[in-house]
Formats: sequence, structure tokens, C-alpha cells
Amino acid sequence: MKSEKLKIPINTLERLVIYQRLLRHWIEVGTTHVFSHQMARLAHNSPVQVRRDLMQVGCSGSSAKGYAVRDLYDDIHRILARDRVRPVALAGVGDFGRAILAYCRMRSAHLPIVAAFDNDPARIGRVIAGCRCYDVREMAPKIAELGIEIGMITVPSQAAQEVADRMASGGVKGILNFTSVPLRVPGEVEVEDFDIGMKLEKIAFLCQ
Amino acid sequence: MKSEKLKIPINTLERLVIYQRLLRHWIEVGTTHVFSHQMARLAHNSPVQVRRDLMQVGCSGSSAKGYAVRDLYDDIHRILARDRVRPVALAGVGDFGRAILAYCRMRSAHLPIVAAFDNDPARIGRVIAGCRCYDVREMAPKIAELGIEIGMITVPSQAAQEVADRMASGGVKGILNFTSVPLRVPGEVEVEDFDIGMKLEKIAFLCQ
DNA sequence: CCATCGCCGTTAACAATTTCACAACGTGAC
DNA sequence: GTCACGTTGTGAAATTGTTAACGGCGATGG
Repeated sequence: MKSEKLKIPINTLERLVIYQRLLRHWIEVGTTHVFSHQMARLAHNSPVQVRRDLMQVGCSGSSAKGYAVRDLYDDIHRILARDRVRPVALAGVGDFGRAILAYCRMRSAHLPIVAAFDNDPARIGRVIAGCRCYDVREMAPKIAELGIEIGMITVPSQAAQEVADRMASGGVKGILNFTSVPLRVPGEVEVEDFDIGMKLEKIAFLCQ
Repeated sequence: MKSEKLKIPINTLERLVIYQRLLRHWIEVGTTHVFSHQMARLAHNSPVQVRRDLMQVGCSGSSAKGYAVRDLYDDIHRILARDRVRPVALAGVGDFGRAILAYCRMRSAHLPIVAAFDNDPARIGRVIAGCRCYDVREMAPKIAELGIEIGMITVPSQAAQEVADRMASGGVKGILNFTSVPLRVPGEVEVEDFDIGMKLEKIAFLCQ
């Protein structure tokens, strides 16, 4: 399966990640083949959608057995990761930050959190959930030094913009923003907002 | 603005929530009017899109001053909330759960978290971040008793499905799933997955 | 008072995404 | 062998979402 120069629609991309998660589960359970309708049921979408997505990225199955779990997982992983490790930084080691650090330890290794930052002296210098915590003021040079490409922001709202500025000046390419503050960043930096409030409102609206 | 019988596309809905968040910020800052292009810049989309979204839900502004912040906020709020309070429950008071409890305390009151659940005796019976914590085994009756319509799941992965079952049997209409486990629920229950891993992969892909 | 300007509201064109419909294919039953 | 079945892969249609284009209106400044 060619993973080169594929223009993957944003929606398809999101679903691929979901499929990957499902596949990981099947690998653990020992399932070797799955049908599109099985994936669809767990991914909350339709079999055709699944087939179309997989077709779009060049994966194929057999009409008799469905898709080979292991192969499919590897293909998707290759597409998403492109065989590169991309170090991640996390700013703000509160409840949220700690939860994320813990969560990410269990994940596949191509997006490792290699540094945490905080402004609380009680945290600076310690290793939290397997990750060293630095002073937030060292952020820009550390990001450059460690080749960090992606930053996650889990600081209190008031500090969010300042932290984003530091990340941007350190040279990150993308920011995952967990605060509800709309960030202003240089044009070349991608921002993805991760807003609990939004999802809550969304599901409240959908199921009323 | 009539909030009745509007069929709002899912994408528009998501953007409305974003606009609402921006507006709340402007209210705090004391801004009374905004232009579509200002909203667009912070919402990471185009002025036309903003105007179209607002038109779609029947909000209007003036060409001279733009949109009245307060009115717009109220309109959007009315559309999203429909003048109903919809109690929410949270299962799993770990780091993640606590962070969410704290976060939601500051939010508008139509989606209040009225109960938390856990299986840790050290937490059961206590009030955490302003929210009473019950035994997870009481969940179904409590949900019915308190009229809870929406559940959030922040328990460890292994427990996710069991908790989802309890919620469904208690009669929730929607579930926000923070675990990376694909949930199986009765067809009438809406599930929204909130997956950090997915967002991380997405932004990693986008900014490479 | 009139000209100009910037922005809103709306329709129409355009692009994307999803769904439909069905051919092709492998498998298992008989 | 061959028939029936269930699944994949995919063009085409339908739906949905986005962008472009433009008339209109109120404000502002001569």
C-alpha cells in the first residue's frame, strides 16, 4: 500500500485514527480478520464509509475474509506516522496534564511526550508520570533542543496565550489546545482545539 | 430569533459552540459589538462562513456595528440550550474526572454535573470539586432519580463498557466517552468519543 | 445632502463527502 | 461443478458543506 503523496480528507483522517484504535483492540484479542460492517458498528458509521475510507488510502481486503487486522493496522499506522517519531511537549502539569501524561505513556511510540513544563517550583525538576518537568521559562530553548514539533497546552486559561507564544517561538509546528481560550499564533502553526464544553454542548443538542 | 424546529447541520452546530465561547470572552472584556471577520479570525474560519452560520440560525447584525455581542450570545445560548437544564453525570473521579469537574463548574448552568460516581471507597460519599460522589453500583437508580440525561465516562479502559451499560440502563440519552474503548450501547443512546490520541494523531498529520 | 465605504444577508455556483447500486469475486453446500 | 450467499471495490447520484458574488443599508465625511 502506497503511503506516499496521499491527499487524505480531514474527515477520513479522523476516522482512520478510530479504525486504528479498533484494530489495536482486535490485535490484542487475537482476531485476525474483520468485515467492514464490524468496524462500522464500533466506529459508529456505515460499512460503505469504512470501505471507502480504506480504499482511499489504498488498503484492501478480501471478499471472503474481510480485512486482515494486522496488515490493516500496519498500513494505517504507516500512513499516520510516516515512519517518523515526532516529539511532543506538554505545558501545565495539573490534573489534566497528569491525566494526559499517564494516558500517553500507553500509546504507540511515534508521538512521545518528551518534556513537561510548569511554573510551579514544586513540580519543576521532578519526574511526573515518567516525564521530566521543566520551568516554563525554559520552554523555547528546550523545544528547539529536543526537536519538539507538537505542543499540548493544559495550563489555566489566563496563561494559555503566553504559553502558546513560547511554544511558537520555540518552533513547534502544531498545538493541541485544551483550554477554552482562542489562541493567536503565527500562520504556519496549526492549532487544534480540544474543547470539552463543545463536545458536551454537541451531544446535548444531538440527543435532545 | 426563533429557536424552534431548526435543523442545524452538525458542522454548523460545532461552530456555533465556538462562537458562543468567543462571545462569552467578549462579554467579559466588555466589547459590545463584533464584526464577522473578527469572529472568523479567532474561530479559524472565514467571515462568510460566520455570517452564513449566523444567518442559518436566524441571528442578524447591523452592517455598521456588526453583531451585538450580548444578543448574539443569548440567541446562540437559547438555540443550544433550548431553555432546558439537562443534568449530567460523571463516572470516574481520577485526574481526568477531577479536571473535568473543576472545568465544568465555571460553565453555563444548563449542563450541570449533578453527580459523580466511582468505585473507590475513599471517594464514595465525599464531595469533590463541588460534586457529590456516589458508589458506581448505585448509578442506574441515581440517574433515574436525578433525571440525568447525559453521562461522561472517565474511568480506566477496562471499566468503560460496564459503566456505559449502567448508564444506558439508567436511561441516559447521550454519553461522552473519554476512554479509548469503543462502546457498545443501545441504538437510541448517542455516543460521542473524545479521544486525545485521535486529536494528537490528527494534528501530527496536519503539520508534518 | 450626496458620495463613498465597509459590512451584512442572500442566492447561486461550486466543491466535498456520503450514500446508493451493482459488478466481481471467493467460499461453502450439495 | 455450479449455485447461492455475503462481501469487497467503485462509478454515479445525492446530499451536504463551502466559497463567490452582489444588492442593500447605515455610517461617515465632506
